[in-house]
Amino acid sequence: MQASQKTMRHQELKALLQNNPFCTDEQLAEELHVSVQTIRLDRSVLKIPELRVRTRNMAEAAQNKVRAIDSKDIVGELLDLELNKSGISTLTISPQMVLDKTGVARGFYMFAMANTLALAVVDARAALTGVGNVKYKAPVYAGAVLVAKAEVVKRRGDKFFIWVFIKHNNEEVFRAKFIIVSLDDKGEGTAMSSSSLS
Amino acid sequence: MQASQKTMRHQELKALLQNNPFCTDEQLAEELHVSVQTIRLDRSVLKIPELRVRTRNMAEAAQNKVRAIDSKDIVGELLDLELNKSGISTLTISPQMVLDKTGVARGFYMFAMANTLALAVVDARAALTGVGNVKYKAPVYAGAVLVAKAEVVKRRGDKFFIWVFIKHNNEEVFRAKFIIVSLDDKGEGTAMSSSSLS
DNA sequence: CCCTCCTTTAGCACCTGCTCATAATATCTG
DNA sequence: CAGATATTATGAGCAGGTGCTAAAGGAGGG
Repeated sequence: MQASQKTMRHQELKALLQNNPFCTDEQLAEELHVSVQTIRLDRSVLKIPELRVRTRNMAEAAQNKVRAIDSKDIVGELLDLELNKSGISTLTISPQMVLDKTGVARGFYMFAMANTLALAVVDARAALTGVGNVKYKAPVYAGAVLVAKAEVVKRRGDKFFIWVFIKHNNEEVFRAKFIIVSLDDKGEGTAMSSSSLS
Repeated sequence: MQASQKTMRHQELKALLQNNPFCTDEQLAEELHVSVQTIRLDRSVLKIPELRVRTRNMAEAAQNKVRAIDSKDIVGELLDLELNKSGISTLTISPQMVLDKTGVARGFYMFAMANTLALAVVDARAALTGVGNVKYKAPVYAGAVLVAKAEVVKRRGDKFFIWVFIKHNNEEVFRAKFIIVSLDDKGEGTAMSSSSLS
């Protein structure tokens, strides 16, 4: 019975740390009604590192994750850019970007990639997407390296009509048409015209 | 010149910590060719906390951020769902979701919110977005609590025609039309019909 | 009943990466 | 040169540990 008490405590210990990783041995000891030394012993057999190391691991892991998900990466890397004309970017589909069920990349990553590229192409201090029209042509799986090409097909005043094509292995997997509204040096008032914006 | 040397060191210090936050005072001192005490002094005037606190802050922030950015939350929280009929979800725009220049939420968050809701509405083990058509009607700023309503307006075989409206304070800020293709229990072969998918 | 094995505690020295306070130098500047 | 500013040194103390040794405390077997 002694052994099982120990194993139970081990389970509890792991559970406690799961939903509050920032727990000192002292707090854990109090929570589990044992001495600090016992906690240290338990941690060592369970190979649970000390608080500082745990914290640090989390912070490091997070740094990578945050970078990986940070909007700049959701969105791909700019390879080439001719302002007001065209642009090219790439994006590698990571395992986090796919749907569990199908293994297919979530559609909005392609949308985000295309949209961001379109916005980058517009030479303005600020620009907003008016309307968009997208078509998914083929599913994309983790590991795929996507290449997006954007082209300004028309321009009328502060409105840019931009087409974006995303290819994977030279196969078109996505296409989008955007109308981007440039806010360059216009009044910054909150008054938005009735035209569609954002 | 003394003062500017100090300010320069402060800039360097901040820069160093930016791309390697896990730096002890000792390492920093060596890097900047000053004593540890100077580093401590600099940190204190710059209000930079000590390594352990920095690490801990990162880990804590990360815990939240990872949840906030996790694909399930990019996308909002499901409030109501009638399979194959309609659904409602909310999403609060966080400061990370906005463009620095304008303070306006990046458009693809709304797209992602709408798209995910549309996919959730389809009662299928797996579904893919075929085509979409979106319109941004008003800019959205950080802190906004968005509410999305999705409705299936038509169904033809495995294709669902879904409209999604996103409102903020009862004002429509975004609308989208999707054609979602359900893959329910169909062959899982890689052969995709010529119709548009993803 | 004692002996033995396992578990739990305890105590002590040491470590890192600091804080806080105090004091001694450098260095420059008017 | 005096005075201010900037830098460095010194020492005490703290948190949250590691590592090691040692003492209790059962609980069961013989």
